Amino acid sequence: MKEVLPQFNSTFSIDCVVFGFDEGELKVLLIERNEEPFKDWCALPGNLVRVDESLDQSALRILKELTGLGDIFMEQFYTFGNVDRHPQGRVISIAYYALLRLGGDKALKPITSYAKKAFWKNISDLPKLAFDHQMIFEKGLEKIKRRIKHQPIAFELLPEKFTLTQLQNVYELIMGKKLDKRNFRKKMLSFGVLKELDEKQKGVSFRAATLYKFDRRKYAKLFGKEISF
Amino acid sequence: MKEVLPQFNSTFSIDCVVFGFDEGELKVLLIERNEEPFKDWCALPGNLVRVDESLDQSALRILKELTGLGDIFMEQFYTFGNVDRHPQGRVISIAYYALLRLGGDKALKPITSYAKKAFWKNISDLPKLAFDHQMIFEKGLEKIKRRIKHQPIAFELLPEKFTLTQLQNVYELIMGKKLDKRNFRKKMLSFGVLKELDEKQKGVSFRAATLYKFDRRKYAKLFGKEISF
DNA sequence: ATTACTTAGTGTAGTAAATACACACTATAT
DNA sequence: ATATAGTGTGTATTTACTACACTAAGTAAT
Repeated sequence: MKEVLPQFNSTFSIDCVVFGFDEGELKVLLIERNEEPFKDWCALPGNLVRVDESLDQSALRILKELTGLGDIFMEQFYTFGNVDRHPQGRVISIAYYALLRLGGDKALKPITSYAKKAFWKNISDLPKLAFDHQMIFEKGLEKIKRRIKHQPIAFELLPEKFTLTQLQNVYELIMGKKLDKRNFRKKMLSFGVLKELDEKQKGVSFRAATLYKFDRRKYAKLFGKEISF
Repeated sequence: MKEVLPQFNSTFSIDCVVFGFDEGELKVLLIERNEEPFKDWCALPGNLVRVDESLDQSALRILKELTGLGDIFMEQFYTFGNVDRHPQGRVISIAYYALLRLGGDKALKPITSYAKKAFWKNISDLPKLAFDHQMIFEKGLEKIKRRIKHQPIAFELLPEKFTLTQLQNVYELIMGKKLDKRNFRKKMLSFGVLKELDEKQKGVSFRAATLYKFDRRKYAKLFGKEISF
């Protein structure tokens, strides 16, 4: 980078709407801020983008710092750029959503200075959020609602092996409505992207359900054909 | 704005993929650059965002400067932020697509310094573009392909009064495939968002077609129900 | 007036997909 | 053995999708 463009006193940040599914609930990852502005407020995890990293890299880094996890499914969904969205200057925010397999409680480690702690919160029970993060959250939720209808993102929230009931649960939570069990199974299996395993659910006090896994290979073969819920 | 955040030698720009429909062809608006870098190259219209304008405002301004038109349908669709996408520094680009009613040749007026001229180009016959604009264009086209299936954006490309054949044409061009005339009409009319006018096409040397217009009022009433092509 | 030409406008039958709906089975816990 | 809680299955009905070909209306040329 030889020359530098005129300075506009501007910079940009990434904010992440991180969804997790656990105990039958859809949750979102929040932090409690340790810095002005909005010190002590809850917020979506986010940070400034470094000059030497791409947006995608930056989003991954931010999540890594906060959860210790890599290999997370993330996708950019909108950029928020109202002039007054940040009280200290012109900061636009590129928003990502992420889907996380929760299971066996992976420790959250907010070792970063700007966050006191990180925690999961049920999406139907959110506190007031800093900046315009309420809006960012809503737009993120809307996005995965649309996305889940046509692309197999629900699997990203589940462990590798899951039951059809768990899968249906995820769909119902994201879509915000009940689905018919028989129709759901029929349709889901008809896509041919699930592999039935020779294995049953364990540790339940009732009839154990068959486990399935998502078959990426078969999904890739679908090509243009659309999955559609 | 009191304080200013740490400087990262970064700034941001808007780039627009502007679609127009004319003489049965789908076109995109390009400029010929008059500035380094990429002087004399073709590019998508775009510019830096001013510190006192929102992203949406900025996109509208850029188009206004170039076409003299306001009241244009625009939507942000992706933000491009690879580190090396701009040879002179870290510039991320927030991309918008826009849909324009062409008709009665509205003059393009590239009165801005950075563009020598602006012109329409058929989307199947694009020259090499500056920066990563080829990628931006492709992603924009992909976006409207998806969007047209569920939302009534095709009307934005047509004059207020249009024939069903013209409408079908737009769908075919964007979707990139032929549609059956009878099925198209049946389905389109079944949504109930078109108003048949007491008026016929004029100036054609064959049987004149009935004109229709899009009825926003009826569309608003559809609410959750999805239009789907 | 006749004709040739070009696009507008229409219907149906067959197929596939979506929906609505209820009960028996199985594993565990007591 | 029995109560419990969730698993797993089939069919009939309705609705949407697809494929397909001719007549009607207006214009232009002779």
